[in-house]
Amino acid sequence: MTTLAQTKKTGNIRAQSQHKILIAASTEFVLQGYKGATVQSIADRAELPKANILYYFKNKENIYQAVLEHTLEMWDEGIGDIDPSEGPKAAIEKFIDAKVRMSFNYPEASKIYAMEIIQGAQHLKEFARTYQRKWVREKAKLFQQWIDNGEMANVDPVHLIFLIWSSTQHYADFETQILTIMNRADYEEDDVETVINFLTDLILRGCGLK
Amino acid sequence: MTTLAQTKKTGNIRAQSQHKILIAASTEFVLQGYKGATVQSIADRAELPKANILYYFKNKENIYQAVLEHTLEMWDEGIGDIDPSEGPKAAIEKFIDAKVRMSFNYPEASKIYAMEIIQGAQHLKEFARTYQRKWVREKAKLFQQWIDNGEMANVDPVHLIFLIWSSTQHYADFETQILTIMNRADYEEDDVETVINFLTDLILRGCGLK
DNA sequence: CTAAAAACTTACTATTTGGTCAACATTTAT
DNA sequence: ATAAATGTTGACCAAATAGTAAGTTTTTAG
Repeated sequence: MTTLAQTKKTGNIRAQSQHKILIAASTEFVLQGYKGATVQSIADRAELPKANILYYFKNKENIYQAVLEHTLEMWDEGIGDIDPSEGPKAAIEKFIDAKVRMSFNYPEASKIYAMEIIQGAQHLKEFARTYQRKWVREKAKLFQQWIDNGEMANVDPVHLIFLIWSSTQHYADFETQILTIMNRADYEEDDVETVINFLTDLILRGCGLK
Repeated sequence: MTTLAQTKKTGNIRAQSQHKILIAASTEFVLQGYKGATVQSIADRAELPKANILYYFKNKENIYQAVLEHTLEMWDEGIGDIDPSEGPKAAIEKFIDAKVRMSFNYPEASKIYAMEIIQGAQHLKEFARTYQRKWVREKAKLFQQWIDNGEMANVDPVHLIFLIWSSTQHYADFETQILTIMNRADYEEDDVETVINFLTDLILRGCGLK
């Protein structure tokens, strides 16, 4: 996360503090929810006085908005794009791979986003919503062409995207439950690969690509 | 929801009030989260004075516990059991069918549960967790036998359960996002069947059962 | 009909919390 | 070096909230 530029260079006290606050706030929002996360608890976690938090962010709502934006940016970068020329098999493989790695590497981002949606996307700005609609529509069209060309089985592309979305995200959002069921304390190195292999295998076969 | 018995028969003012409170509380907890849902907001939604709420439930934590219990009970009834004699195809079909219908008919239950898990299952009692572990282990064993008998493809049974779990639950939890993407205001009658057909088709094929 | 039990309600309190403010400290540019 | 800009902080406040106490009304059982 922390890249070279922001590590020490003078003049970016602001950037450093804001970053520290965002990280702490993310954790608090996941653990306690929007209302349950207090400015004080965020301050404690960031090891800064409360008034300092409110010097950098006008109010709690603004902190949350910043967290949401940060989350969506990361998400967007991480997912990458589907290259129409590569065909359905590679496209699905890459999509699953990227999403599973995101889930395991940034579970908090996934959780914050999930909670926001479950609660009705009350804080999510309109542009973020329409952006997603466009994204899904565009990718679905691509899959539909492959289907029409007989390159894969006739499965509804939109629901296929939902399936990949949900099954991958699940490992982040339901981490607690999954670990309980597996009787483990934490995920381990191999788990990422296991999940990628399992999902890729089953979904490709489900799409008639194996 | 409201069954015959509790509709009027005298002597169950308590049951009726508690039920009304539980329904209102469920909605509030989904919309505002645990901390964000206030006793007053629950009271308003239930159309009862706040003190009356606290007459029936000692405190907010107790209301939430009751909501969680109620949710898990419903869930448990709705899912039904897998009959070992029916084979993998029927088992998966029935499981998907039940879970999708639950998601569409009781999205709130699914949402409350999802939020609880995402936030680390802080309020969920130990017995509920171990119960789930047992459930999954038991079903997984069944699938494993079918695999060993060559009745279905060699897919990890535990991850298969996770996949069905997540992909079905998604239609409840991410309702808001799905509707936005589909550019719709509400789910419609046909949607349940469409989803069941899509998921059953893809997953069965993914398991080498088609 | 009556008395006990259950249900309901009003008024209040202690605590928590988001946010402000004014003073103080440090950093930056000239 | 110095002043302007930026950053830091403790003290404070008004509003919101969970929960209580103590009384009144309604329901139930004999």
